[in-house]
Amino acid sequence: MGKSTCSDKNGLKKGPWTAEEDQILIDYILKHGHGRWRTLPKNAGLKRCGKSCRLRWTNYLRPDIKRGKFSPEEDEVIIQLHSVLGNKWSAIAARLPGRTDNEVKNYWNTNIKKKLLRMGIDPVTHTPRLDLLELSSLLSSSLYNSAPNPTGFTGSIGPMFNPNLLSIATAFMSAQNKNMEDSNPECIQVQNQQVESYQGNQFQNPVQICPTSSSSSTVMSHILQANSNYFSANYSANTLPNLWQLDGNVNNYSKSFFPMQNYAYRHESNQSIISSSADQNHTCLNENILSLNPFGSILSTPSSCSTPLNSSSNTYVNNNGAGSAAEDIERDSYCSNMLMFEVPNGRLNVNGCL
DNA sequence: AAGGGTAGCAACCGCCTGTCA
DNA sequence: ATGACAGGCGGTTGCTACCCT
Repeated sequence: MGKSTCSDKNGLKKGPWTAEEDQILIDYILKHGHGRWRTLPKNAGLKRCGKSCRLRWTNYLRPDIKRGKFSPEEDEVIIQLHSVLGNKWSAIAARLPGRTDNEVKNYWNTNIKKKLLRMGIDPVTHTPRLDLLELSSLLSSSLYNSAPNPTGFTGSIGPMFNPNLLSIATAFMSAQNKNMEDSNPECIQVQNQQVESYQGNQFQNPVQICPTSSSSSTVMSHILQANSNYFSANYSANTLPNLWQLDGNVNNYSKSFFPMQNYAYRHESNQSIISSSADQNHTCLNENILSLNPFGSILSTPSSCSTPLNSSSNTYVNNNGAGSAAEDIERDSYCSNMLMFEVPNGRLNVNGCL
């Protein structure tokens, strides 16, 4: 509307407020009340624009501002409200006495968002990370697409796969990512990694992925074979597992798979469960994937994952109980752009072979 | 000890909406 | 109906303290 902004005002101070300016503003507002922000700085003798004064007051100087760390209870409220309201920070802050929208927003961006990502939850949709889940789905669908998927790829229950497959896929993705960084498309370099073959009732006889010369297709072959063994050893058509259930152990988040429609997750510190309904509009991705060539830029990037986490890229394949849950979560947390890859040596057939 | 990287957060920016003359 | 203004909102920027090598 052509309205003048703070930036238009020459001669007005910007940047951090001094204690002196704060005091002037406080004194003025206590005496005259707030409002009429445009004329306030002039009347108060401040070389600031009204907007800056208002923000300083509402976000910092207001006497009812609560300072200090957010409590676990506040965390929960924020997460829960965000799942319903989205980025309506003022609405969320209104439910948190003493907290400002700016503070809630900052806290979300710097803490909760990262925490959810580490837990494998999309912080925008509050659903499981589609990138990782769908990679796993893809892997398993490549394995079993010779027979109809009893649950349907787009159904409420996910495809059948080895509980470790997600981790394996993540490791593969990481290796692939590293490979790309090394500008060597033909050779995947997986350092110190193992894919355990599944035989009988347990993982055993680790299969060493060739650290320097193995092609990505070879890695995929190991992964898919491990999954195939696992599946055939554990499940028949009548005993299909429901992988979309939370097993109740907070340490198993990275190994469990959440229902896409309703799910629960726990606050890291106090174990209380927060439930939420998933956003329905994210199932569309599955339909797109089904029509695409496996592994060919199929993993659309969720809007929520615009930047990669600073993962250590210290990948792993199967820890099978070893290592901490935090490590699991950390290693499972990759952004979808890291999951875009190609299989350079061909495409998977029904058996997962190349 | 120094320098580079990173996280946290205050402050800014531009856009939008509501109100009023 | 229209335009100006006030205030609110969400996204982004930039500073600073802290951490790591």
